[in-house]
Amino acid sequence: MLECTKEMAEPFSSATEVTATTKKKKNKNKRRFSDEQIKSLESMFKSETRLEPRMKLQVAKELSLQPRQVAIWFQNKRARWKSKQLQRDYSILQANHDNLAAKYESLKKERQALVIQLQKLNDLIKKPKEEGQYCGQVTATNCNDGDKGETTVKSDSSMGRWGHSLGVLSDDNSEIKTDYFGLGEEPNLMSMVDPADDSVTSPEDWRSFESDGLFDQSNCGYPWWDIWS
DNA sequence: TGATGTACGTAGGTTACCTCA
DNA sequence: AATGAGGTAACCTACGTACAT
Repeated sequence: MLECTKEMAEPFSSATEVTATTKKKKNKNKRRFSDEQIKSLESMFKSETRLEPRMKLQVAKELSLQPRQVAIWFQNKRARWKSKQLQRDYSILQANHDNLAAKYESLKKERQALVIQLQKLNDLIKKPKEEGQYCGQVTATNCNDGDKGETTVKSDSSMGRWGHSLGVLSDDNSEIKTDYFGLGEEPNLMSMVDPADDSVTSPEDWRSFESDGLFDQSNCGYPWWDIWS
């Protein structure tokens, strides 16, 4: 099967003459295996990372090597392979980490923008009351229509998706409003916002989330901020 | 049946040599 | 020509396993 020429065996023949009892310091004629030998060994390693004793003898014979040389080559090969595998794994983990870090920064900025928008809305809600009216920048369509009582918060362009989400608040939603705004208290959108700490979104807490399902909206079919629509 | 000794294989680390920029 | 870095064959050590006694 494997043809091993004298030329192949020659470069290391002097090395193989070194007996097991010879100290390595005296092994000054160490030679690398030939390309053909390496090729054969690599091929075998690909299919089997460990050699059975019988196979080892056969390979050694075919490649004109000592069985011990074959065994040592496989030992070293396994060690090198494991080392490279660790490097590959590390690279993958590094890439995943960078990806998650980028997502985190993106979400952080998005959250900050939302907090600002909520602050603006909160101010707009408070302002009319202070001025003794409900119609203003935050207009209530039908604000004079107590029966229907459909309160609409008009959104300006800066409101983004919140403008959409805050579209209609009917009086029938008083229960919902109570839940979110507190019993009988005036609406305070900021109460919906977590304290301005990053305890939940800090990297240390990432481990507790499945990143892929972090914002999975498949359950309800619409974004969480659309709870009022 | 459990304890002990021996042989063998492996992983992990190290040494010594070779090659090349 | 000298040299330092990297690759690699060979070795060492510790440990685990199988087997015989």
